[in-house]
Amino acid sequence: MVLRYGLLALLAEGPASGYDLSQRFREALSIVWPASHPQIYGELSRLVQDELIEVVDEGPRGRKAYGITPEGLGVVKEWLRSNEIDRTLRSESLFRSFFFWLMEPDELQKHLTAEYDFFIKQAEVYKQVGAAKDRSEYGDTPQIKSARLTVEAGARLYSALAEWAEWAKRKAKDLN
Amino acid sequence: MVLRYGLLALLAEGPASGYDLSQRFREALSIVWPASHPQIYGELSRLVQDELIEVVDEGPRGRKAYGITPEGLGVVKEWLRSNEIDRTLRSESLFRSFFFWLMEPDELQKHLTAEYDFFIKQAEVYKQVGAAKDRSEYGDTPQIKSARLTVEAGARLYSALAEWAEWAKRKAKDLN
DNA sequence: ACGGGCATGTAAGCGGTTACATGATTCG
DNA sequence: CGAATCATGTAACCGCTTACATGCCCGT
Repeated sequence: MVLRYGLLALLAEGPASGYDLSQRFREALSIVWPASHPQIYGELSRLVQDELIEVVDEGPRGRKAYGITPEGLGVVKEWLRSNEIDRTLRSESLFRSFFFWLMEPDELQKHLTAEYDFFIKQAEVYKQVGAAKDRSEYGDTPQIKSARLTVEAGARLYSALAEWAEWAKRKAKDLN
Repeated sequence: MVLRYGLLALLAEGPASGYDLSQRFREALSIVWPASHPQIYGELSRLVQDELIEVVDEGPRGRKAYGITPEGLGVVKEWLRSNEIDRTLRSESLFRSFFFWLMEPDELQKHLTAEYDFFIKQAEVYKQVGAAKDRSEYGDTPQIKSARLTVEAGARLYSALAEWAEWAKRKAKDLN
């Protein structure tokens, strides 16, 4: 369901093709919600059937641009207004941490170092994107400002995870 | 796949029934990886077929206790050693934040307040569980110490999200 | 006696991934 | 001309959720 509303919300910015939407997911939304292209194309077909979007243009290479309909805009705004939010987080990294006692101490140290490296790198990426947005490199539209908030969450989340990995590395020295 | 290894790892602590495992997921692992009981029962059947676990006891009310086999223990340790980790995080809360520009300013303020309340509450819960574990209320085994690390991650993650929600609330005042 | 929790499962359906498949266009 | 990228889709499969279904045991 989330993907459906995400596509509608992206189309609320203006017309785009399945390919465009796929790219936007990869570039901007993969932090918090990855989506593959077959899933996107499938959902777009369903949205057309339900008349929440429509084909507004056909370009070269069979490119089809979709636009949101007034009903579609209503539906996505309704979704944003509703407060039934599934707040579950899924993280394989943290799931594994529950079972660290099964690992050899040296393997665990290596593992946590790798985790730290990954997290700090991600945090760095989002901090830089955030800084670029603060310098208004992408413009100053409400959409950009919203994206700035999402990026900030990414930066803070991955910073917290990096600090945790460092802390856990110290703690893990006497697990047994 | 992750669930499969999680079940094996839990059974590495000692025999348990499907019901027990379901409870443990709900109590301790739902922070980072929720699992429903039909999924757990299904996976347990497959693990028996693959001879990674076996029924070691049958109690009242059709209760079946499973124990891990040596092969099973090997498989789960191998999983922990491998470093092909899917580090994607999925968060509907943050996904929504990308589309905040579509919301009415007052609705958005209300929404972010609710988000803050949820996150701070969660953070509080994990901080308290962490503190209890530090007072050794559950004992001092390697398993408890591992769980302590996971709980700490939960506390840090939700604290970061709460701080973000507060920050976003201020920022969101001039989105348009 | 009965209500609540223990305990296990099945079935349908959905959301999501991976692999397969095809062809057009642009650029060097 | 050929490689990379644009662009769209299908099919099989898996993981996971929701709803349904059943019955036993324990405490009050």
